[in-house]
Amino acid sequence: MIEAALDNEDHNEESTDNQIGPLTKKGRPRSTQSKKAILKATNSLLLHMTVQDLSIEAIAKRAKVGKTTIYRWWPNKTAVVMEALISQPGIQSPLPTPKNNAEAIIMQLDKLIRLLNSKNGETISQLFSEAQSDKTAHNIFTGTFLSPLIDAIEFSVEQGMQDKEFRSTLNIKMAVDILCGPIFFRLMAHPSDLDDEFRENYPKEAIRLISA
Amino acid sequence: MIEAALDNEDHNEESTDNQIGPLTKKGRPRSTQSKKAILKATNSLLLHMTVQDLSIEAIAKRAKVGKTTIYRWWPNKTAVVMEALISQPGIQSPLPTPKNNAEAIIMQLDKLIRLLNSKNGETISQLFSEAQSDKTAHNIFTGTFLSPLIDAIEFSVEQGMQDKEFRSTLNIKMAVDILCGPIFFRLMAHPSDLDDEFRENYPKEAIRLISA
Amino acid sequence: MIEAALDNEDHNEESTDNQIGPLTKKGRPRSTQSKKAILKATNSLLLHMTVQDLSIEAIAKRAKVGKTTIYRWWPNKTAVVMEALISQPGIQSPLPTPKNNAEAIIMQLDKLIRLLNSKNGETISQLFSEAQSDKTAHNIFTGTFLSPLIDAIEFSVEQGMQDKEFRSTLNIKMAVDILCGPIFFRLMAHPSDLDDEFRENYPKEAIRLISA
Amino acid sequence: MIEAALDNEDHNEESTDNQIGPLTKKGRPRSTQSKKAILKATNSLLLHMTVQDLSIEAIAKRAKVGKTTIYRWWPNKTAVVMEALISQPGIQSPLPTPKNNAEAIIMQLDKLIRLLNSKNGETISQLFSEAQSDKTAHNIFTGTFLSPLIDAIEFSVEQGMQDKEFRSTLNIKMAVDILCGPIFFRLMAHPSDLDDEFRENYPKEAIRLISA
DNA sequence: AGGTAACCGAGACGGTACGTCACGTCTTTAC
DNA sequence: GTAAAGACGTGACGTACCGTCTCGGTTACCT
Repeated sequence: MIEAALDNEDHNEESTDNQIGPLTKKGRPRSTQSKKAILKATNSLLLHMTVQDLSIEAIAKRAKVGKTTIYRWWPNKTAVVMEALISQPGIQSPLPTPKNNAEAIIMQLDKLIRLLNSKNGETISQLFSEAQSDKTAHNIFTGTFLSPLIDAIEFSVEQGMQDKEFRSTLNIKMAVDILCGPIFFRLMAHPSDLDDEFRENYPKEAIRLISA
Repeated sequence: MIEAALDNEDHNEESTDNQIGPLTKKGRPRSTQSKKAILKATNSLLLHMTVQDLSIEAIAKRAKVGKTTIYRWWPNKTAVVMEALISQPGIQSPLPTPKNNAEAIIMQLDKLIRLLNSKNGETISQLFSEAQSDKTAHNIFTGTFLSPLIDAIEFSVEQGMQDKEFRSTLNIKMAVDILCGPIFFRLMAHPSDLDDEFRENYPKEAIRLISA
Repeated sequence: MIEAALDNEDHNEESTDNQIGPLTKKGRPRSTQSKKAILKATNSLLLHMTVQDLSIEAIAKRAKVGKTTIYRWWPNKTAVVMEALISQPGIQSPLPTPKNNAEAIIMQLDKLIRLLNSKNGETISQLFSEAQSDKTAHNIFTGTFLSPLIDAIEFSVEQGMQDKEFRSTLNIKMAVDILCGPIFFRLMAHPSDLDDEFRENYPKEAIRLISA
Repeated sequence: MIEAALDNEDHNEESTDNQIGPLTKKGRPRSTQSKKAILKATNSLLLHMTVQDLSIEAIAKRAKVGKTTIYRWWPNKTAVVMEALISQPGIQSPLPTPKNNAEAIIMQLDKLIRLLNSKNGETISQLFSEAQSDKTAHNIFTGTFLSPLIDAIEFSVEQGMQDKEFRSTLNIKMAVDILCGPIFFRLMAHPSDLDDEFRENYPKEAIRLISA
């Protein structure tokens, strides 16, 4: 569900050849090395501090990179952190094909809880937080993380209602809130309870809440 | 549900008489005027900016108060904002006595949504956010706002389970997450949908989720 | 030479009783204990820090005295320090009667160097310093310390000129500068050289400078 | 006598050319404009207030410069003031070649008195004062102002002793104290007497004190 | 093969806010 | 009416980052 985004201008980074037309930009291409160093530095700093405590200057220093290089490519801290998060290996694992919509949702929720129940969960909750007061941070977080997630759930719910798996009286948006809300609430209100037990029980319980 | 907290040393501020023992403190008593000015300034500044953008210096300036006076009485911005929020008239309105536990929960959720569906909701979501990265902010927010709320809901759920109003298979913590989570998720993910319609529909729907 | 001053309103300090007539002042008499504590605290704090670093708050705290009590009796830090300095036992030792003006000056310079070549010397140089930028500090320092010293030297120089011990072409003020200047310059420019050797040699050398 | 110092890293500020090797510094070069503005602001503020009353914030404000820019280049107020003082035009005027050591000293003392008998004199006495309690201020003041002065005088005295102009019994350090002490003592104890008359008479008198 | 445009690092720039400290004054109760 | 305690508004401290800027120097495309 997170697989979708963060593909703004990063497409042809490594493609130093295979360009034919005159469309290639002039000038020195951006340094892949720098980008990697920045994302790596960000990730490792986030192991020791919160998103709010993280500073662009610290990232630049650790990545041995000029501050300007960061600002050239990302509008703000949130964007860097978001991409650093996504860039981690293992985040975008595909889901196996489910046999019905209930199972699809269960798998999605399970995956979400797995993601949040880790160091990344902390970072995500902090990004979610930053998004509350910073408009562009909100857009980045929503576009990159939240919307893909919600869309995926909405789709399954809608399908499930058509297939009579779920209650026909459901309001779709509210259904999404009911499915996802408890997970995020637990993440933010008592994250230590976002454990394996919760991951095993909650998704099934969640389905029960919306089942026909 | 929020009525409980923030009563540290504010009890006998105005009580210049009715003291009997030698327990009265020495030294100049703290200025009630200053305190009020600080909280008022905080509230009015929050109408125009987010909690993160709010600075202690701005509060001090607007309240015509020394910065030190603020730091003397509150450990940080979060604490000031939290108390400013609570101090607002009409926040601590008592609930009418419900005729059963379902109704009690409905009234509590309705009140919560009313609270969050306002300028205060924005502030609260920002405080909740700040609590994600700042340990002491977390303690203040939890102790002042979240715990009283959760305790009240937990109590009603527990009673309702004993009275067979709700499913006996419920895990209480998860029940609280299921009841409250969707509200907070909507607050943070798509706050514009936290409207009157939601307030009228969600609480009843929430009860259905946990009913026997 | 320092014996003269600091006798403003300290006369009947200990007289809490033995007052008969209606002349006794109303109200609680000033606490001798507090005064002693303040001066003692000041002196002991000055062993560990400079006059500039010394704060009224620190004195009050160490003397277990209200800040107001200090401000009631001294106009500023300099006055407190000055009195604390003077109050030290052994500062006001009288000089033996000299057999001529040269010897008188020698004894005075010797005493001055002795005074400055000690922890007190540091304090005095700092007071002298404070007097450079603070007008009231200047008055206190001059009136309490500098004027008595200069007056005494001037007197001896004047006498010595009349007695033909010293050059008749001398300008008295300049003579005082010539006698005292080198000592204070050494105090402030290279205090570590203000040692016993200097004390033994300088006064005699100084006399040679102004002798007939 | 003051011409020597304050040449830390200010040499090749404007020299954008004539660099050969790879020794040129990285990063944005410091703004000469800012430096000038800071020194100018300092000097003009010192016309209205003492060194102690002068604040870094006031300098920054008047120079329309960030406080950090000041702290980046000077460790403290003393250093800024010292350089502002030195940077004044006319301070570093060279002396005409003297025909003997006595004349050299007279010219040096005359120049010193001229310098101290002005608004700058007040500032210098305040810097000298600050140096009494602050170790780094002491180092700055000594290195920039006092040592060059003392060295120059010492040199002339030494030469004069070899040339039999001055008494051979002189201790050099004491001779410097005798020559300079009275000037500084007058500056600090009764600065209003540091006038033209003193400037005309004292240097000759001083030479008499150490002459053979 | 050059030119040149866009990149890079380093780091200075003017700012804002931080949290702390001491100031000198004010306002209590206790003696 | 002094003493203690301690809160008050003020204002400067020195630090941390912000986001922008200006350097010298480096690629790598496009004539």
